Amino acid sequence: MKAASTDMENSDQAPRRPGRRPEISRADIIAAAFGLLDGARSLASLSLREVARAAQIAPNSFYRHFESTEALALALVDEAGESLRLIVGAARGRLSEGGSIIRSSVEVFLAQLDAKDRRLQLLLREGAVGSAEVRQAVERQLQYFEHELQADLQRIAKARRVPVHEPRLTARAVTRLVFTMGTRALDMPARQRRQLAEELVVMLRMIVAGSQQRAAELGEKRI
Amino acid sequence: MKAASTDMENSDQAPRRPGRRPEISRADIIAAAFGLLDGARSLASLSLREVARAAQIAPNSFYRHFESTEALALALVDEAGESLRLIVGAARGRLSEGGSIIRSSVEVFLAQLDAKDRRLQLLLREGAVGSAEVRQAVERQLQYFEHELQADLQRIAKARRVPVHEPRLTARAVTRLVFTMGTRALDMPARQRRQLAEELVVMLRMIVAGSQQRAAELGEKRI
DNA sequence: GCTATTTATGTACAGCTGTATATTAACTTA
DNA sequence: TAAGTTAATATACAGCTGTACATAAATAGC
Repeated sequence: MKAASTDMENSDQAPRRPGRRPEISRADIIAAAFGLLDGARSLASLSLREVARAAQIAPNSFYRHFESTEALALALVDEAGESLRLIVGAARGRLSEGGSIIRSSVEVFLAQLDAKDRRLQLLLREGAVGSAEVRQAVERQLQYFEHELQADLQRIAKARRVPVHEPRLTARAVTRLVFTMGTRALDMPARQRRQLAEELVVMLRMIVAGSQQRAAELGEKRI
Repeated sequence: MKAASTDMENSDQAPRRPGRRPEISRADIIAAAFGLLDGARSLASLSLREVARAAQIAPNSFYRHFESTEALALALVDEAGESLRLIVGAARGRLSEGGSIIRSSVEVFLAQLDAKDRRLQLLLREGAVGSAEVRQAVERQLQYFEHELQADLQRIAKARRVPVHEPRLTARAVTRLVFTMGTRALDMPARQRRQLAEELVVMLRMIVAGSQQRAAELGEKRI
């Protein structure tokens, strides 16, 4: 259980150690694993041998890079988080060009799904299944999304001089709804997806409207 | 693929057919399968042999009752739907004794979770994983919950002479949020669950408030 | 050159899986 | 009783699984 010192695979400054140099990297195995995850396959169903086969590795070699398939699963979830950061960035971009934060977020999210980004699909799926550790890892990634959304909501509210009730819970409700409905979208043809996107926008607007309305009711001072 | 004619196992009117009488029923196998589904195990991970072992059956005997493990999975989802009908009934009971529909629903839902009802847990999980057919079956069960909630929302709105915006989508947003947050609750100790319940109530109130507020904005006539 | 070190492979084994085939057990009807 | 019918079992096989153990290949430093 020593700390991984081979994070960068071709780093210049890496003090080359003796011994045969690796022919494959953790990243290669991760990529191979993603290739196996079609539509509705759970991480838990990935067998060590199957991944090794896909990565063109002898089964035993797998252990050089991961302690177990569980460790691989966690790495995959982390990698999948990258997809979220992409979405947040893209949504911010659209937002600055004008338009509502809700519509931007939904559109970028579903566009990423349409791009058949398996990393996003993985996050959508593994929140409910898999070991407790995997679920916690997914949870952490979702919270990142949640926090960013909360920050944006508050920034906009401040700019428009409008109150927000429980911004944390508002952001959470929006996030969770986007993710659940996104899961449903996975099974749909493009046409139904567009309809779902419209419905989702309506639902999210209700949440935001409710948040503002309750803030007004409770006499929260505008920020 | 003949229609199952052994639905009732000890029916009086059943025209006894020749042949050895069954020592085990579909229901027994379903019960055994539920016994195997602990915390975070997916239906897909159940092996035919494992179920047969739990039901004290020879592996081959399984086929007498189910065409495949997929068929068993679908039967389990249907059985799990019963748990939902229980919740709807109980929530209606509490509602008639006074109190808000939102709080009643959340409390009953989480109480059922606390009762460690594996049927409910199964529904929460299998919506995201498993074959397309299983996901569709889960979807049908969720829609039942959604429809009932929509009917209640509209009934209450009418009684209180308050408008509702897009009742179908309102009910859907509430339902999905309850289910996602319920999934999260599975991992929590009792204390955190109670907090989550409170947060969930706040979120749902925002949805309902937003629904009414937008209805007012759009000038929908009160029903 | 030699040695130590690291990576990757080859072989092997026990345990699990789904299911094909044949057989036994229990029952109704004639 | 004998025949027909249904349910359950026993045996067997090929294929998959994780991993223990031993070995080969490639590199760095001496």
